[in-house]
Amino acid sequence: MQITSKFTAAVHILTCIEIFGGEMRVTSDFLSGSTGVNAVIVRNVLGQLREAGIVETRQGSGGANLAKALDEITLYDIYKAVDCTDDTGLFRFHENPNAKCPVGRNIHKVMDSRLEAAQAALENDLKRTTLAKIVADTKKIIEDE
Amino acid sequence: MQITSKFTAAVHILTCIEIFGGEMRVTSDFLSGSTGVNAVIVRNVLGQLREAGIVETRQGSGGANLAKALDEITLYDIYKAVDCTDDTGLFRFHENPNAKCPVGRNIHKVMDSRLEAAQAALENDLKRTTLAKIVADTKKIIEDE
DNA sequence: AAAGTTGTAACAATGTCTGTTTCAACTTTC
DNA sequence: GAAAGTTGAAACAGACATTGTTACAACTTT
Repeated sequence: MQITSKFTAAVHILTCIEIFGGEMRVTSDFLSGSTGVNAVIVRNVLGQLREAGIVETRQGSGGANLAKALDEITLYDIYKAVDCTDDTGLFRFHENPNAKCPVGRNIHKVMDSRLEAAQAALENDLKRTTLAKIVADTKKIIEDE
Repeated sequence: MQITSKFTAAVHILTCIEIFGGEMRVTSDFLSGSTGVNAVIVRNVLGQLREAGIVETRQGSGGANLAKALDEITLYDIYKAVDCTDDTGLFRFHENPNAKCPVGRNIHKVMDSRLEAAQAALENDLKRTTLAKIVADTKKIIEDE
């Protein structure tokens, strides 16, 4: 299985908001054009980012802007904002291990902490990168084009 | 999204093969009983583990056994054996970023290496745990019950 | 030859992701 | 105050992946 493309779309969206936000109103329609993602999905993602306190949106007049400093938003924050698997974690467990089997009734005790550690390793790596770096890298590439 | 439960089922299956393999013939039916996973799925998982060189199975007579030493099988090996996302990676990218937009045509350059690093962090953590540890922990818990 | 097992294909049921349509609520502008 | 453009949100459809199920050929042992 794969992690939903809403995550990369969200990073793309936030980068656009920062880069184009100064000179124009960044609407869901504009973001849909840049990302290639349906405008309703864009609004959906913006809604999740708003709930996470990462962006602000304006109903009626339209447009979105960042609600935090660039270096206070990590890829992890974005990942968590659009992630739908909060409760159950990254790994899915087979659901009915047999309690009558010594292995079946203990497999969770043995595996759970290790799965959590692996998930934490992924998440900690995502925490290393801020949106400030993403935007800086993007601007640099654009300048060098 | 979540990682398929075939991974935890595979760990469960391999643990059973090691723990019960000495005293009995470990068939897909037995493994289905312990894991609660359908016997055909068990055979499917065993087939993937066999292709990865982790187990041997016997057609006709039935039963499975490990093909490698316990400490030469890591959770990563098992993960990769049953993983179906080899080609595209753990993260899914939104598919049609707009090449006419400066951000759209460069988002891959900025993000790809970071997504690969995060995936590597997860996988490296899984490499830290061998099946030997899983089996040892399981046996210890069973003894203490 | 009989019984039990694996390997595999085909299909169904379920769930998730993404897109689409639709419309009420809101803000700005005229 | 009306018009135009936008957001927020619900409802539904299509595509795809996962898991379970059925069925059966091939194989091994007794």
